[in-house]
Amino acid sequence: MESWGENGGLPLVRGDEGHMQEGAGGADGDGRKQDIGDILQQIMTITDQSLDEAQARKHALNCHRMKPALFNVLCEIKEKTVLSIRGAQEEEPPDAQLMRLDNMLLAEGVSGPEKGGGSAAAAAAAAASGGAGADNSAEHSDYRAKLSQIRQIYHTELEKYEQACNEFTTHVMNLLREQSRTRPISPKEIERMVSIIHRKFSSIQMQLKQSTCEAVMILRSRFLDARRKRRNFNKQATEILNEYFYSHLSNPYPSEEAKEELAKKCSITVSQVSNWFGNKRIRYKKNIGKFQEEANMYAAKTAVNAANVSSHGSQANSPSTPNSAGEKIQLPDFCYPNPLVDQDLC
DNA sequence: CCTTATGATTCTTG
DNA sequence: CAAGAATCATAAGG
Repeated sequence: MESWGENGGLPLVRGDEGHMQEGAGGADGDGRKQDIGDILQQIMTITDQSLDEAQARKHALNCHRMKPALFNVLCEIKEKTVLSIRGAQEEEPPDAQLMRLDNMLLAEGVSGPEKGGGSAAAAAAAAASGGAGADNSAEHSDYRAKLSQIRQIYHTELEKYEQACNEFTTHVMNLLREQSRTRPISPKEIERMVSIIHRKFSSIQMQLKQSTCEAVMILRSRFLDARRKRRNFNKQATEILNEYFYSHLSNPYPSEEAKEELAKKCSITVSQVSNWFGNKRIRYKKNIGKFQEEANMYAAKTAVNAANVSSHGSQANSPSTPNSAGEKIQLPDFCYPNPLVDQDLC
C-alpha cells in the first residue's frame, strides 16, 4: 500500500519515483521503456521551462500516442488512492433524521399531493362535513392558509435548490469532462464528484426541511392554543347530545361505545363528549327547574322519533323513554343523593 | 359593559 | 380511573 511501485503491472510508477536517469542511461535496448522515460522526464520538467516552451511541450505531449495509456494508468492510480482514502465512508444509509423530517412533512400535508389532499385536518373536515361540520372549517381556514403558505415557500425553495443542484452538477460535469482532456479524470471520479455535490445540496435541503418542520410545529402549537379557546358546539351536535341525555335521563352515563358513537355523530372527540355529559349532569342536577323546558322539548322530540320509528316496526312503547305526556317533573335516579333538590322539587 | 351559557380544566373522592 | 364539584375562560346575548 505504501509503494505503488511494488504493484504489478505499473512500470510507470517506478519512473515516477524519479530515477529517470538510470532508465534512460541504462539503454537496455528496450526502446519503449526509453520512450516512456522520456515522456515522463518531459512531464516532470515542464514546470521548469518557459511558458512558450512549456506550451509547446504540452501540446506535443497531448498529441503523443501514449497519452491515452498514460491517462488510463494515472486514472487507475487515482482511483486506488481515492478509494483507499475514503472508500469506507461511502454509501451512508438513508439518514434517519431526514426520514423523520420527510415523514412529518408528509403527514402534515406539506410535501404530500396537492392542497387539501392528505392532511389530517382535511380528512377530519371531510368527515365532519358528512355529519354536522362546517363549524370548525372557519377555524381551520386560518391554519390551512398558513400551512399552505409554508408549503408554497417550501416547494419553491426546494425547487430552487433542485435546480441549482442540477445546474451546478452539469456545470461541474462539463468542466471535468473538459478537463479530462488535459488531466487524468476517470468517469468514476466524476460520478463521485457528482455524489459529493448531491450530498452537499441535500444537506441544505435537510436544513430547509428542518426549518419547515419547525415552522409547522410553531403553527401547530399556536393552532392548538387557539383551539383551547372555547368554541360552542354546533347546533346539531348539542341536539344529538341533548337527545341522548334526555332519553337516558334516568341513567345519563353513556358507555364507551355510546360515547364513541356520539362523538362520531357530532364530529367531536370522545373526551369532549365526556366533558359535555359531565357538565350536563352536574348542571342539570344543580337546577332541574331551569332545564324542565328543555327536558320536555327533547322528550317530545324523542317521542316523535320513536313514533316515526314504530310506525315502521311494531314497537308499542319503550320503557326506557316513558317521558313527557305533559309537564310532570321527573327526578332522575342519578339526582337522588342530593337532598336539597329533593326538597326543592318534590 | 354585565350576565348567562358553555366547554375545558383541575382537584377531590370513592 | 371515572364521576362529581368547583373553577376558569370565553362565547353569546341583552
